[in-house]
Amino acid sequence: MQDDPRKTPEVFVAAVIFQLIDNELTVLLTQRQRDPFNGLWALPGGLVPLKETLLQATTRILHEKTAVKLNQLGVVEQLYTFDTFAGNPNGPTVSVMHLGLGKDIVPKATPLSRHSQFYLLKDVPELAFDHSTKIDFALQRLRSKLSYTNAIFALLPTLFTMSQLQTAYEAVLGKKLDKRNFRKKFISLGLIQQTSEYHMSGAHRPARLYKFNSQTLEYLTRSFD
Amino acid sequence: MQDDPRKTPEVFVAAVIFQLIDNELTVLLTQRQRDPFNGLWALPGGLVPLKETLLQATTRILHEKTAVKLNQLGVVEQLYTFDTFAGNPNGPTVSVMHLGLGKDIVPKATPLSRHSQFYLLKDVPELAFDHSTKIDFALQRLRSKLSYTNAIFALLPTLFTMSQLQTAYEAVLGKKLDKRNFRKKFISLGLIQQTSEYHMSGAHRPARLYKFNSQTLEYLTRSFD
DNA sequence: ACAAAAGTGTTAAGAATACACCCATGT
DNA sequence: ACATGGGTGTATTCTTAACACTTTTGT
Repeated sequence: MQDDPRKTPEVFVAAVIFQLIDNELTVLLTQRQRDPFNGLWALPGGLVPLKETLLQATTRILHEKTAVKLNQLGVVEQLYTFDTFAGNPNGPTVSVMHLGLGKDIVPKATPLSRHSQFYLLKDVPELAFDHSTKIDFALQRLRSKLSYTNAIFALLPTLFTMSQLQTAYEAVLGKKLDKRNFRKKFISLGLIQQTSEYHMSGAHRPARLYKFNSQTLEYLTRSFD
Repeated sequence: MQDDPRKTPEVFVAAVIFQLIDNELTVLLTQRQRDPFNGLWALPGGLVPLKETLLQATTRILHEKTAVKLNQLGVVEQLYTFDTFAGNPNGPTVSVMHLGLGKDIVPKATPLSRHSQFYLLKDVPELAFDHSTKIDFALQRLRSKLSYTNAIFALLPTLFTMSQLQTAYEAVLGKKLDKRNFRKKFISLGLIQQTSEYHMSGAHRPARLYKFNSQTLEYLTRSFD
């Protein structure tokens, strides 16, 4: 570490991956297997080698540490580039973070990580570096993203009920919404369409299933919320 | 360049600095003094050394190349981190770009640049790398920023008329706005206040001067445009 | 008196909010 | 028959959009 041949800071990537589990927002964490912070939980990330782009490195490292494939996510976007991890003894670093949204993701332990799993936001344990701050930052971004894009599609199944949609919004925004107004407004945005199918679940009226017109990120003209 | 001791891509910074000149939006460019693209115009930027943060490096390099001080700008924010400059023969690089807004900025030639000057957006010459794309990207960001913050303050003098304010919006958004609706709406946002002063200029009624309540970035609850 | 930009108000359409009851099903 | 979540409409307020004439000054 002395006699460092580098001329420029080391470049890291990391990712904040969200998904819904039981209508609650969760974030993907992995348990570190090396110092610094050996044994602590952290966002999946690592050093970018010379021959990869940022997105390639993020994809590879995410897979190596959590067995999650970046391209199975519905939305991936660059979040922010942070300076020096607090507490990193190896001098300055630059960390390019991405934000990802997905569903039905099952992380696994890998040779490079002890465990990987999604944690409810409210149950996130003590994290390495200042990754808690980064998760908050990502959540803020996600919240604003929901207001001017259809990004919520990435968190929902292909067919979903209005209640699921509303609950997803509530989970991300962290507040309750009015059922009638929500439906009226969301339908008027023209992002979704009815299907002829129904979801039967339990002792109550079956719920109509809807689907998004587009499974890629679209920008709204009128903003939501 | 062969036998490269680096393990991770080189980190560059660059900045897209906008200001208004004669009610038109302009961008700060500098003429390159080295290969690649020796002699072509480009956004001011350079390599980040080991001992500086991204913002420190941006500040220093901007000053070295254009004599502009980053901290004399009203708004500075990270724009995006781009992979590899197209055409850079030195292998992969990462370029962290910032967006800056200012007024009354006078760039100068320096030992590290032939010239530096603000160009009207429509007169931007052929640029090194793909810096044209980056300017477009920055302009998009600026446009959306105007809709949910008071960022326009950074482009205007401390005291300004409603016409100046509206013209500034029009210059950035690239479209005409209705005078009465603009004033009504902007005043209702509560960002500015009247002063008791007037701006006299030419053969017409003097214009009342206004000022911003805050000279730092504020986020609106209601969005503009 | 004229030219030039500053300043001002109303109406109509659309969007947001608040709010309570009936419906279809399983047990 | 009851418990459960699904589904629906109206009235009020606020916001947006369209639109034209008078005011004040300098020459």
